[in-house]
Amino acid sequence: MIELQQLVYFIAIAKCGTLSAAAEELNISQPSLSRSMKILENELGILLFDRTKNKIILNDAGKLALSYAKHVIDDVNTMEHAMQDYERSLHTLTIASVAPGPLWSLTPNMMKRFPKMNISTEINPKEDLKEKLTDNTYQLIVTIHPFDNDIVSVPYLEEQLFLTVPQGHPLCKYKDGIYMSELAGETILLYTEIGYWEERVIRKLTLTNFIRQTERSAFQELVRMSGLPSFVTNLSIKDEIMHTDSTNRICIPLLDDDAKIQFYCSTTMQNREYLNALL
Amino acid sequence: MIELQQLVYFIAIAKCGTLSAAAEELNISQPSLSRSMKILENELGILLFDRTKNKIILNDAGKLALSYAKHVIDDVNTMEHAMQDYERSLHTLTIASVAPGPLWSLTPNMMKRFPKMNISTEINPKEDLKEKLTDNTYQLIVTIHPFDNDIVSVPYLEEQLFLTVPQGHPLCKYKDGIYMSELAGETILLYTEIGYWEERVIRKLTLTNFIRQTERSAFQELVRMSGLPSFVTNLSIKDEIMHTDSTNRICIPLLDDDAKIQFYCSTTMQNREYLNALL
DNA sequence: GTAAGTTACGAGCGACGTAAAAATG
DNA sequence: CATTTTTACGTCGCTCGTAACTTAC
Repeated sequence: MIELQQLVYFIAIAKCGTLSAAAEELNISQPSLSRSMKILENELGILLFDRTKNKIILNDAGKLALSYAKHVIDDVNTMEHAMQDYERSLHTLTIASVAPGPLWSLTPNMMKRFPKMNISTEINPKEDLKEKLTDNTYQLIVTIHPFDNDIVSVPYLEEQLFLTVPQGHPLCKYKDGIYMSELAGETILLYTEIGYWEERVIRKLTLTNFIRQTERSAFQELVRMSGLPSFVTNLSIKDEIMHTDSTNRICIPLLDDDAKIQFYCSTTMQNREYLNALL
Repeated sequence: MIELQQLVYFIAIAKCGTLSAAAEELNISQPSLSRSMKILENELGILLFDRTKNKIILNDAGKLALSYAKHVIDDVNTMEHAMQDYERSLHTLTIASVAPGPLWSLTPNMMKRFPKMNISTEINPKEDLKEKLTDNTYQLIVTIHPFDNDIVSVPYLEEQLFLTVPQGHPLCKYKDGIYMSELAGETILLYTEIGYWEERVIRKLTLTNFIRQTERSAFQELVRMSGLPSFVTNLSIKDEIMHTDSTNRICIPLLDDDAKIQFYCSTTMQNREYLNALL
C-alpha cells in the first residue's frame, strides 16, 4: 500500500527540485528520501524519475503521479480539517438573537451552565434564524415568536423600551409615559447595534432626528455629555444605571404596543438540554 | 500523519459492523485493529466510535469521517490505476487503420521490430484517426492521405482490388480487367470487415447483390463452396492463394481509379521511431 | 458460556540516520 | 573539489500477534 508520507515526500521533491533540498525541508536524511521514492516507484509499478548518476528529475509518469498525489494529499488535509472543525463544533454553542438584550443575560447564563463550551453569540435580525438552527449553524436562537415542528421554544424575557432624558429636559413632563408619535422633531442619541429594534421602532420614527453611534463606549460618553435623550430598555438598564444616577437622568416608558417585545428562546430537539437551564 | 491503512481498516469496520468481523476480513488480529482505530482517533483528534464495554459503533463523527475516508481511498485507488494504465500504455503500441489490408503486414512487422511492446490493432474508417493519434489513443495510424503539422507520414502500401471468380464463370471473359459498372446485377460474396473499402467501393455498387459474411473462416468456406464471385486484393491474396489454387479461381483486376488505394502510415514526432522501421 | 473489546507483553520487520562510495561539472 | 545520489550497516521504533482480562447477552 502507498504511504501518505511517501506522497508528501514526493511532492516536496517535485517542489524543491533535488533530493537534498527536499530532505532538508522535510527534516529527514537524503538517503532515507532516496529509498522512500524507490519504494513508491515499486508500489506504483513505474519509475517516476529520470535518474542520471548525480541528478534526479521527474519524468512524464512522475508528472502524472504528481497531480494525483497532490489531489490525494489535499483530500486528506480536507478530511483532517473537517474532523477538527466538527470536533470544535461539539464544544461550541452558537447563540443568535434578533436583538442584543436577551444575550446580556443568556450568554453568562450559558457560560455558567456549560463551562466547557465555547459560547459564540451573534445578533441577527434577519428571517433565517430558524433555518440556521436546523442546519446547526446556530444551536440556540432568540426570536420574537415561538416555533414548533421539532423545535423547542420557551418564552425567555420581555424587553420594554424607555426614553431617558436629563433632569430638566422638556420631555420630562412625560415622565409617566410617552408615545412614539410625540417624539417627532426631537433629536435622540441612538446606539446602532440593536438588531430587530431598528426595524420594530426606529424606522417608524421618520420625524425624529437620530445621532447614530456604533461604538458602545463612545455612545455612553455622548449620552453623559450631550444632555440629549436616548433609549434604554429594562434589560439594558443595569448597564446604564450608573450613568443614570451620575447624570440624574430619568426613564420614561414608551407606551406604544411596539415598545415591548416578548422573546422566545428556541433550539432543536437534539439540543433541548440547552433550554433546561431556562425552565 | 494519518495512515491509509488506518482508513482501510476503518472502512472495513464500518462495513462489517464489529471489530472481530472486520479483523477476520482484513486478516489481522482484532487487538491490532482496536489499537489502530484508537491511533486514528488520536490523529484526527476526535472519537469516531461510541464504545460500550463489549460493543463499538460509529458515532456521528465516525459517520462523517467515513465519507471522507472513502473519498481518500477512492482517490488513492484512482491514482494507482492511472499509474498502472500509464505504465501499460508505455508498453502498448496501438495501431489504427482505415482498412485491414495494411495491418496484415504492418502488425507482424512491428511485433518483430518492437518485441517488448503489446501490439493492439483496430480498424477505424472514421474521420477521427488524426485526433486520436494526437491524444495518444493511437500511436500509429494508417490512412489514405498523409498529414503534416507535427505528424510524420510515410507512404506505406498500395492496395488494388480484384474480383475472383471460378473457372468457367461467365465473368471470366473479363479476365484482363473489369469495371465496377459491369458488376450490376451480379451476386457477390462479401467479407464485411473491410473498413474504408466499404465506403470507397461497395456502397457505390448499388446494382450489385451482396451476400455478407462477418466471420472470416465462414466467408472462406462460402467462397470455396458456392462458386460465387468475391473480392480480393493484392494484400489479401497471400491468404487466399491456397483457395485460389485449389478451386481454380481466377483474379480479375478492377480497372476503376477507386479500386486502388495508396495508404500512408503516420505517427507523432515523439513516436517517430515507429516509422523508422518502414523507411 | 459465548462473543466482543481492551490491555499487556514479546518478537520481528521496517524506516531512519550515519558513514562511505560513485559520479558529475 | 563541491554537490548530488546511491549503497551499506546498525539502531530504534512501530505494529503485529498471542495471551489474559473484562463485560454483556
